[in-house]
Amino acid sequence: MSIQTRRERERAERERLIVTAARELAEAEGWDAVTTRRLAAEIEYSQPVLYSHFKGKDAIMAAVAVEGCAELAVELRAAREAASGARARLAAVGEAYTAFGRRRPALYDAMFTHAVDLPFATPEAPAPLQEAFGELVRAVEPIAADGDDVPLLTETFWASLHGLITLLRSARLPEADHARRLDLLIGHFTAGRV
Amino acid sequence: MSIQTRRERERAERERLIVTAARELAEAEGWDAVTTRRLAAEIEYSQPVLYSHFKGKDAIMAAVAVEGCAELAVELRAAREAASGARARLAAVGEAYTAFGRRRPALYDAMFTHAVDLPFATPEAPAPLQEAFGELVRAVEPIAADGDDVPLLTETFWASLHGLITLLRSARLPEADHARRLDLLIGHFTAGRV
DNA sequence: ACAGGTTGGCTAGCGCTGCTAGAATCGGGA
DNA sequence: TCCCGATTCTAGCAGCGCTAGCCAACCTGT
Repeated sequence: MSIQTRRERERAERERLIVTAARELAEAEGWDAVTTRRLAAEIEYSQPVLYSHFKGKDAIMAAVAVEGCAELAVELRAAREAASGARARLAAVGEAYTAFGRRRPALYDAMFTHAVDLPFATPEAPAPLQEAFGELVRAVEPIAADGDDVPLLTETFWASLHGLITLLRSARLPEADHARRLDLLIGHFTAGRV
Repeated sequence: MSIQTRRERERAERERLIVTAARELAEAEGWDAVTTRRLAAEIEYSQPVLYSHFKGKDAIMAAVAVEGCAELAVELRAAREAASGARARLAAVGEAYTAFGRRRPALYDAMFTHAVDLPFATPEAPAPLQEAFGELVRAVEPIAADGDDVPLLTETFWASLHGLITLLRSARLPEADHARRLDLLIGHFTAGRV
């Protein structure tokens, strides 16, 4: 029993090591630099070890994505709690969301851009994903009109933020006016509210 | 002179052949299936021929993207002209845009998702890109408030549509409620207008 | 303390990718 | 007809994700 648990603990630690190394490498040099060989070297094990923990590279990215969602949720919550008033809160959360996407582009891509087989909009979605979405819901709920489907409205708001970030980051939207675009978006979503 | 022009014409035709083959292959089997070997086989030339026309695979994708923008512009224009009233037109254009993204996912990715070094938000952007954006501008302009920066508002609206499509297509938003989300978006962008 | 068996990591390699150097071949001009 | 230049092909490089099969280290039971 003790030996078994020690082994399981060591395995779990190494799994954390893999995810952390993948994330740090991706944030430092982009996902293109995260090859299985490079990652194996980083954790000082051979390549096949990765495959005893994860089904493949995509699964490693998915694990990084889940970690990222947990952090995003924390940052969104902090932003919401720091502001007061329905509109200011939505603006703060929108700001925090886009700031996250720009500050941690590799992490953001793993979470929301890269094709991944994480269950998203279902009850089976990993808890951190639901928490992050829940933070958005809490920010959107106060500005919903009577009869609005709040989750659906949140999804729409989220998609708008996501579009702003991805187009901005791929240089399809000029960097300069990001804040003004975000303002316009918040304005239209909070039209007629405090 | 005659020989020279014939050669240039043949070269141009082959370049069209490459772009068309790349596009068809991508639409049929996705961009992962578009390898330089496969593409070379498709056009019945050897691999290096591709590199005498384009700098690399990304440049081929960029050429496909430009072609896609021209088509998108046509479809947006048709949608706008078929509808009447500011709000209905914006809705029709939004509908057409998202329908395009869902009907031609590979094309859409080349245009707006894949990292590409096409100049976008500058005067040097290829004409088809500017036309497609121009169509969006024409749809947004009537619902702009006094003092609104119309191009900026268009960019914001575009980003929202883009976010809806990408999250939908990556299964991060459930397929079912797409139309309702689009409705919500149009509603918020046209609040208080006809 | 030692043999047996199992667990687990490593070496080596497969088939693929984008891309390119240099050989070979084809076509037009003297 | 011969030659020269442009053009196309063959062959190969380095690197990718992933895996089969060998080998060693470790725990277990005597």
